[in-house]
Amino acid sequence: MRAGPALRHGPIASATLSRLTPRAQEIVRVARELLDREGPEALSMRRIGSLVGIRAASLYEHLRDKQTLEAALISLGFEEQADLFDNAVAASDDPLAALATAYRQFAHKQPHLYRLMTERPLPRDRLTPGVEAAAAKALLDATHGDLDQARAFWAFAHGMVILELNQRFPPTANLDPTWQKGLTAFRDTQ
Amino acid sequence: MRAGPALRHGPIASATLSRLTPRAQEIVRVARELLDREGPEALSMRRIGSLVGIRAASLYEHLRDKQTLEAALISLGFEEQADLFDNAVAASDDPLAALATAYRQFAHKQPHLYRLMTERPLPRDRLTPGVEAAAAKALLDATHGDLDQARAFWAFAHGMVILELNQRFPPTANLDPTWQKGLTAFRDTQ
DNA sequence: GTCTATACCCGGATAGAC
DNA sequence: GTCTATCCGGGTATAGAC
Repeated sequence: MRAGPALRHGPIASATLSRLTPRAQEIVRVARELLDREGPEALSMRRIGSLVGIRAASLYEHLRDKQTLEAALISLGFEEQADLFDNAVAASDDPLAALATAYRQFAHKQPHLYRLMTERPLPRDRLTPGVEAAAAKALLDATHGDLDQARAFWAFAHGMVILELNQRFPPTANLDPTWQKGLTAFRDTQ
Repeated sequence: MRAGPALRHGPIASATLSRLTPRAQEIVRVARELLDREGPEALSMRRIGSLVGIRAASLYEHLRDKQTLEAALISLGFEEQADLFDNAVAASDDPLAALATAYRQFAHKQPHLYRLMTERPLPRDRLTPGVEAAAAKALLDATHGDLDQARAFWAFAHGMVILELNQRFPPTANLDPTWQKGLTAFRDTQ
């Protein structure tokens, strides 16, 4: 049972944000908006600075470097996933199906953040401790601790999401039955 | 039954290469070596030019632009996949397992090319006609024409490969049983 | 804490001489 | 077919003044 964020109103308490100074929090917030709107390629220190209202050079007073900023965005993503996935499972009696839906939703609502989180090796050293594991917990529970089952299902879900984001399926393809196929496959061999 | 390339010795006849002038073929060959060695980020016209022995500006005499060059590399990748997958299926009585192994091998042997082929939307307009479909044929046959089954299995395979390339599994993880899980899951619901 | 100035990289692509 | 020269753009990050 998770306490806190999901039950509160207003801004979500974030372990990641709470480790930053107010000014750094603002910068991360602005960077997140830019990321969501224009994608990872647009995330430059100059662009962020201009949106915050200061020069790029001044950003370094608040954040060590760009990697630190990206790590914060990724950590926030994991925190959001953890909440989303935990809540999805809690509200369903078919955990794997609920997770598939929640995973898909996260990626579709924030495709650029999803890319940032998955396209490159994770900067694990700079993440907020524990966020990666927290996001993975619901799936691990759903497979009753079967690591191979969890990884295989994750691979399927990530493959579906990223191939769709990369427009590798025909634009007209209805992917609902494809998700069903995968879901059935993995549920039956559980 | 495929004729030609798989049965011949020496250089493989390539529809993609045969559409280029000899000089352009050489440039593409050099670009491919650079890609394999250093990855897509290293693929700049200046680097390619210096390896060919001419200035970057002179490359434009032989290839319209960089996109054209990348499309050629991607087309070559599809051609290689088609041969690899067709041969794998032909030599096995478990087509899905054979395809999984071949897919994994392709990605591991040429990770940078694999990334180039999957990380962005395909420049379908500029590909050699038919190569994408040719690479997909073996899988479609293996699922007896079931599109959803083929797509779901592809998503699983791509997810496994790309999550591994992106170091998203623990470095110590043995992924063989994970592939087995997925394989079993999809074979049983065939 | 913010600025200007700057150092250092990198990229794709074109014009026009030879 | 290749060259030089150049145009345009981009980027991260630091030094030192205010």
